[in-house]
Amino acid sequence: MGCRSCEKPKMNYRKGLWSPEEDQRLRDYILKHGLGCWSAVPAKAGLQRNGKSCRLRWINYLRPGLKRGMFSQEEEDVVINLQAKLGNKWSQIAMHLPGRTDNEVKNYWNSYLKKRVMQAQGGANPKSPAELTSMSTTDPSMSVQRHQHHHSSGSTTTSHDHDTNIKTNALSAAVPLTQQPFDQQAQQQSKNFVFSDWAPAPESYTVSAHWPASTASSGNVTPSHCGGAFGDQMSGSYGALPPHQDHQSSVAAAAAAAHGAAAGIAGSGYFDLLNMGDIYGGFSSTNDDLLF
DNA sequence: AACCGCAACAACCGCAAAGGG
DNA sequence: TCCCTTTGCGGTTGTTGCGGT
Repeated sequence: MGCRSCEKPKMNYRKGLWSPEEDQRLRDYILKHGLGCWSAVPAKAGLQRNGKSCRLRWINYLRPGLKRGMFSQEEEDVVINLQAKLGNKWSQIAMHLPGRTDNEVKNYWNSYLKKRVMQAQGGANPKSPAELTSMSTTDPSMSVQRHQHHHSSGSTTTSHDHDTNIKTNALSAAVPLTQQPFDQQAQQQSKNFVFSDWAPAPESYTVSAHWPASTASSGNVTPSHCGGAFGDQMSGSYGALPPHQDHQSSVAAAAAAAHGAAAGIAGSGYFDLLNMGDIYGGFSSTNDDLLF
């Protein structure tokens, strides 16, 4: 695991929020060279950050395949159930939530779900996870009160979006996502599956418990030199962009299209993360000499 | 209009595990 | 086997924006 060839110049690392320029540098570097030794990334990408910070930024914000925006009812239920079952094993919980990072799950739990669960348990009869789940999908008051301030900063959804989500979530609670009518799915997914601003938003995204075990969690984007290809972490089925994708999806697609380095990510309207993996795998297999 | 409190999210910190020399 | 470095994870803190007063 050690990477002694990575020179580590002593420097005062920048802290705090990332600027768009820094994001761009990191994104460009990883698109060009693939994932490698994080400690070497800042110097090579021209960033005054430490490797750890770069890694976090990539995993939690820049990595393709990330969902942004509201947690769906299903996701919420998964978090509640798994938290009850596993405890605060956020990385493991995140594995069951495609496109969510452990940090996101953790934040969501700490800022919202925990209170709700405690509130529920504070009642006469502490509720089992199953009861909590059922409560979460059936109690309108619980849904309506949630997230009155949600996504106040740097986020892609608004309280209006949230209202929409509440409505669609009520529907999705009754009908499995995959069985919903196309329009309904598209509407819901176009709200919930908002990718990073540079990656296209998929329309058809397989939500299942079979997301690769090494996928959703932050840490599992294995550096190529450690035997894994980036694409291994990014599987899932994607279809054409919806005919009525929301503004954000359009922007995302446009951004991706503008981002030629993403080599075929956009343009066709299809986005297959396995192919994405091929892309990254290709980077790693051919550019290891650049990494080290 | 200014201030304050709260909520949500981003990012940092510290520790432990993993792996190479 | 030990040491050192990197990575991964979870807890915590910092920042930002909104709503209420």
